[in-house]
Amino acid sequence: MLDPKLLRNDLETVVARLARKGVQFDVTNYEVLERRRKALQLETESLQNKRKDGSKSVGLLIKDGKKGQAEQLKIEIAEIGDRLGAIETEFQAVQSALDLLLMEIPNLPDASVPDGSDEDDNVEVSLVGEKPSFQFAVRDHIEIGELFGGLDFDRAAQLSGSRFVMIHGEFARLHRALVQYMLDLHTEQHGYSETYVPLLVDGPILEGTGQLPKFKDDLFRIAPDDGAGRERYLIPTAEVPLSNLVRDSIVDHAKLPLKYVAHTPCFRAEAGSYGRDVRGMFRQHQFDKVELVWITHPDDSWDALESLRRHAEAVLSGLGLHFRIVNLCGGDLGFAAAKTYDLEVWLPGQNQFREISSCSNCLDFQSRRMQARFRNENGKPELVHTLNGSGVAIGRCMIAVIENYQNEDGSITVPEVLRPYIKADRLTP
RNA sequence: GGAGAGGUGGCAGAGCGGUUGAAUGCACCGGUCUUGAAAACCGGCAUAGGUUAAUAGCCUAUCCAGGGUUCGAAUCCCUGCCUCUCCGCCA
Repeated sequence: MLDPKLLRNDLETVVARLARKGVQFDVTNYEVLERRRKALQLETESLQNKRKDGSKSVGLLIKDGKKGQAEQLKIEIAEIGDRLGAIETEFQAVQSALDLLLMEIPNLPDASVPDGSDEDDNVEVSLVGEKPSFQFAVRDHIEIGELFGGLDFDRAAQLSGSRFVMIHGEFARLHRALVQYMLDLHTEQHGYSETYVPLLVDGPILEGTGQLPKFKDDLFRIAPDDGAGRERYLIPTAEVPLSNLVRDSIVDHAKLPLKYVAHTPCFRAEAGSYGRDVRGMFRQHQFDKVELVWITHPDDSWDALESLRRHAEAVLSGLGLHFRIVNLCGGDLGFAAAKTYDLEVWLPGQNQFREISSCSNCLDFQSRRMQARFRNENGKPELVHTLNGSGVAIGRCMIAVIENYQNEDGSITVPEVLRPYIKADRLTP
């Protein structure tokens, strides 16, 4: 959530910066609501003040034995109460309309974010490694999966519908090895604390990180079958439970930054992605991911973003994969992000770079929603900054390994760093 | 699943219808003392919103959340959520 004061004091700037994200802000609607809010709040508070003073006087009159005067005053205050009731109802309605409006405004892009409307306008900031060359016709992960009997989309579809997969044998082992490799890397080399988190969370938790109220359609909602139990949501990313670790709390500044890593399945309804990447396991309703989250002092979040990005890069570099880093343009930026680097890995089967990690600085956008604060040097609570990044998506990483390390006979050379986990240097169909 | 207890400031813990935003202790900040530190003593110390140039003043709200009773609610009533203890069941 943006600082409401920023909208009141500098609406023009907000509008201009939102435009860079491709968002047309409805100024008139906002101004009408804000004006009514102000008027109603002033009146509400002044009536409350009168009632409060009056009630105190009643107490004093009774103490002095002036019963008659007290009764008279009671009647007057009751009238104030009636008026107050009506106005308060209206005030609350306006306030919640304003709150909803505010909750649906995305974060403002940082000045270093390039202009642009979609992914074609993203700016490449670096390129790592080299495009592998093959002396034979490359197979994509689906074909290789068939050779191994490792990826069963048909069976998964029978159980759960499209965009699910069952992974078998060597492939399942590779999948697990990737998880372990990444968790070990981040905990042992990068200083993250490993965390196990709930996969089902309440609505307000998703409001904290920004998936709700605006992106309800992208989530899977779940409730006990008796219809009475409370509904929860499957997490679309571990960012949700990890960032919310600090919600409604005040962290000592000496403890910052907090760095968490978690491996979880992620669940996405992917509304609006119909027709995209329908084949293969690139875009699934359920996929695993190792997620990195930072909670920082506001002064440190930009440095943290660079570190976070390097940690995600290290995963791919360690695997010897070819990838590039792009600075997302305004129009491609997510709801909560002020700036995002995407890591795009080279997929020989698709002959293109595809997103495998997304690292974002959300500044105080999420922490304001979560009321996540730290006690600053002067002893005053202040909002923390939050960052999150994939380190990295397991399914997509598995595709990258399979396709980049394929051999002509269909076998897969196991990257050096995975050998301790797989206990083999080659997987053969 | 059954029975009971409870949710108050950064923490611990009083208060149980009236100038209570809330005693007290701890923690924290400033000062006195000291060569320095500790101890002791003195003082300060909630958050959010509004108004405002103001992180000055003033106003409002907040004692788990939401309703209700009342002139007035941390205190009384109802509902929900959560925590703890005991029993049962269980990976």
